[in-house]
Amino acid sequence: MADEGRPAVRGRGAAYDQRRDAILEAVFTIVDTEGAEQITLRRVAERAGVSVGRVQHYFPSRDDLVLAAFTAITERGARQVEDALPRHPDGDPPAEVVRAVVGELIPRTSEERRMFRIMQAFETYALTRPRLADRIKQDYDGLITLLALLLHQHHGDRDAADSAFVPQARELLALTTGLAGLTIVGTITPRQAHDIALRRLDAILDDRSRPDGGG
Amino acid sequence: MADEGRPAVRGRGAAYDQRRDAILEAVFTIVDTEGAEQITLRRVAERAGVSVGRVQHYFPSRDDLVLAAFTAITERGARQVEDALPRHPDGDPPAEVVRAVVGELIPRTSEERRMFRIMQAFETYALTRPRLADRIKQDYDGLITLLALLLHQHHGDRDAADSAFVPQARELLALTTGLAGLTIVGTITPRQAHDIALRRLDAILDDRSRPDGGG
DNA sequence: GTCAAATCAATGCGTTCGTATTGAGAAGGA
DNA sequence: TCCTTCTCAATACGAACGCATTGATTTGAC
Repeated sequence: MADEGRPAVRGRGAAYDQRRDAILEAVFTIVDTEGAEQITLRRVAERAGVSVGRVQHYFPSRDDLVLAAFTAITERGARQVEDALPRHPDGDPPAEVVRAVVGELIPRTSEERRMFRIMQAFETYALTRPRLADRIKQDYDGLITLLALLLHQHHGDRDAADSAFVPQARELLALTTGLAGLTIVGTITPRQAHDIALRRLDAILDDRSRPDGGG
Repeated sequence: MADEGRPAVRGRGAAYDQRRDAILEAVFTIVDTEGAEQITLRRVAERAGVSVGRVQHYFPSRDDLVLAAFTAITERGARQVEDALPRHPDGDPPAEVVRAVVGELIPRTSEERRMFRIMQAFETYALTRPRLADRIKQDYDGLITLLALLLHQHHGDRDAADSAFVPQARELLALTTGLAGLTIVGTITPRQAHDIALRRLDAILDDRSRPDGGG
């Protein structure tokens, strides 16, 4: 139900994606301002300024709507990270790439903070849905793999396996997600979070000692 | 509505707290297995094996019920941390105390992981309720202050102000909460999280250089 | 122009929600 | 014993919910 795609052949298609996205954007606003439990067809329709019938047309059931919103927000987050990667491999030094990636994992603008709040809401929502929880887990696993690979490339260590850098990648990911969470709560500012993350990252990048597996 | 206390004078009082707690425990189970949006009087009553009337008697409105559950789970978390502190100040070396505190911030047993999932659900719930969000923020602020104080005591640095250790305390808190989150998702095991946190903590404890304010 | 497909507003149905009300039993000080 | 208070089960009510249905309108291939 995730790769249904659009009608493609006969569909009017013109404003299809645009109208669909507008509905999803209304869902995001509701989640951010009223909480995920307020996602109802009537409220979404009202917020989007459309009829309930239209919402039903684009999303046959409420579950479809929530699932589409979940997919959209996670894909948007993934795209954010991918855009931080250089288009040509070996184009930029790995240290700069990993700095960019870590920087993307911390919300800076108010729009990014809004996105993180919505993602946190859906992540919590996924806790009681094994299928969705699996997707979240795979996203995090992918991030760890990416970070470990970049750290490996930076150290230019041909002997060590990629996996040798996984513990440090795990620490980096935990630190950044934790910092992002504290930023959302308001305990620290985005700038403080960014400084802490990059300071720690630079220490890891400078560390000449071979990493050892931690558990 | 948080410090109402019990009737105290005339109430039968005997099984009052016990019955009240049983209802809250049912709320926790529902939040953990079905999500916070499934907190309804009928479902809570069914899960607790009592009548809807009894739930209404102990919690006049649904908001009262949710707020009481929120308060109960956060207080339980706070007690968990306090129990890690030595009863007599200056009794244990600060390094051991901070190790114990950090250890408590990472879920190890399945019961602790259950508690963290519930706390995450309520934390997300609080995102759209300023009053509750404030409580969460103050809890985190208190943890940072505690960690900074312990780090200060460990270094025995009379010159530096407590605030000089705040950035490291912030990093520690972000790291542990991030690790806890990754543990809940299943990306890392509790043991891996524990190892990463204590390894980083020990590095901070061993660091002889004066900490400098980071933002 | 024709016509099937797409679009979507309007409305009704059955369910579930939170809450208010009522009344019956149990408890315990007077 | 009496009588107030606590306890709480039962139930009714209006609102809001997800969803199915219907029909009017628009679109785009032919």
